[in-house]
Amino acid sequence: MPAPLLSREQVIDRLMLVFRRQGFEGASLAELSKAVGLGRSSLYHYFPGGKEDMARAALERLDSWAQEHLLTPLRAAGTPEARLERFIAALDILYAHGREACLLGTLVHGASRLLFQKQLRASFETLMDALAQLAVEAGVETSEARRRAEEVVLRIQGALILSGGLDDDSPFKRVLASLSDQLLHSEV
Amino acid sequence: MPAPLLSREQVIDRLMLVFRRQGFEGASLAELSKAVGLGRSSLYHYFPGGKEDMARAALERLDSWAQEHLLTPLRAAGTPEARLERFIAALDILYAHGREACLLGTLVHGASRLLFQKQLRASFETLMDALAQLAVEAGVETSEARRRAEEVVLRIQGALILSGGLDDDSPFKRVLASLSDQLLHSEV
DNA sequence: GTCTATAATAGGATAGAC
DNA sequence: GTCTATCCTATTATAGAC
Repeated sequence: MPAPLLSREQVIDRLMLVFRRQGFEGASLAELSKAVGLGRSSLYHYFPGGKEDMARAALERLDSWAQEHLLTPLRAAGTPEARLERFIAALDILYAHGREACLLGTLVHGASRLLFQKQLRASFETLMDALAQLAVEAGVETSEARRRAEEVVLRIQGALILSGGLDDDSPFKRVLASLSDQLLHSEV
Repeated sequence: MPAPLLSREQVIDRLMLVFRRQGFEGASLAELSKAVGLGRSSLYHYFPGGKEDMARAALERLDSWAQEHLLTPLRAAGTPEARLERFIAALDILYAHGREACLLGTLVHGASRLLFQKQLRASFETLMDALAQLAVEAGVETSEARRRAEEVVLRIQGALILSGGLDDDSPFKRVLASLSDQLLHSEV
């Protein structure tokens, strides 16, 4: 990482944004390099494995971001409703109110899917587990909680696609607004 | 089109499958050419505008497939439940039981999004309109019908992403199984 | 740790023979 | 209508100077 300029995390954040917008195949080293503000060769210094290394780092970074801003709030103290609200607020920031794609959602296509299948599955599973656990704590029966957690994750992913396709944030907004009832009180 | 070998529609079907799997940027002319069984130059004979032309043709082909297998059944005679069942059965085929991506969902990423924004929006809107209309006929109030139609479309897209990420068809299967109640009777 | 230079390859697209 | 040959650019990746 450029000693004073950007931390490694900041570098990866910028790489991640390019991958989210362009996908794995669509993200060229030229773009990645430009986004970071470093020459191509410098990027290879930090990511000897090239693009695949960079995308892998982005996935790990997303996991750690999710750990801090999504999973920890979900498991913190407070009512299930309050904890879920913090989770939803973090989602709204992560996805820029529905205007930025999900890294998982873009890497699931093309060659990157096989390349990162394990990580993709793990990230989705971890998220669903935490959501299901919250629902259980709110009094929802275990298998029903799991079903609802799956629905939450899938509706978020679908909302991002639809909002992107329509060029309209409102589906994403509506999904976020209904998540709490859906997971905890079940009315969609 | 190769006079005896493949019809233009068959050619476009094969191109579409490559775009669905690889995305716009990920689909190389070499792959597209191989999938069709024609040389690169022959492809340019049918699609002078190159890859963009091919993807545009795929989008049009999807629209016409949807018109025949999704929208027509939705508007046909019969109970709303029966019409929706035919729609769902067609979805299951289109997406190969959750194993193949949606062309709209893959073109929504990267440079292709701007390229095809108008078509993407139109395809999503047409589909939602038809679903909402069906719900209205089943006695659902207009604005509620629209809301449910949006949910149906977004849950399908999300299910494809999640099933892809988990490498597990069951989320897609569960979403299809719940569509009818969700749109017509509202219990998700 | 960053850069310039460069290699080697793949990608998109075209010309022209058959 | 299909093919071979070709062009040009972009792309990934590396070598080596500073």
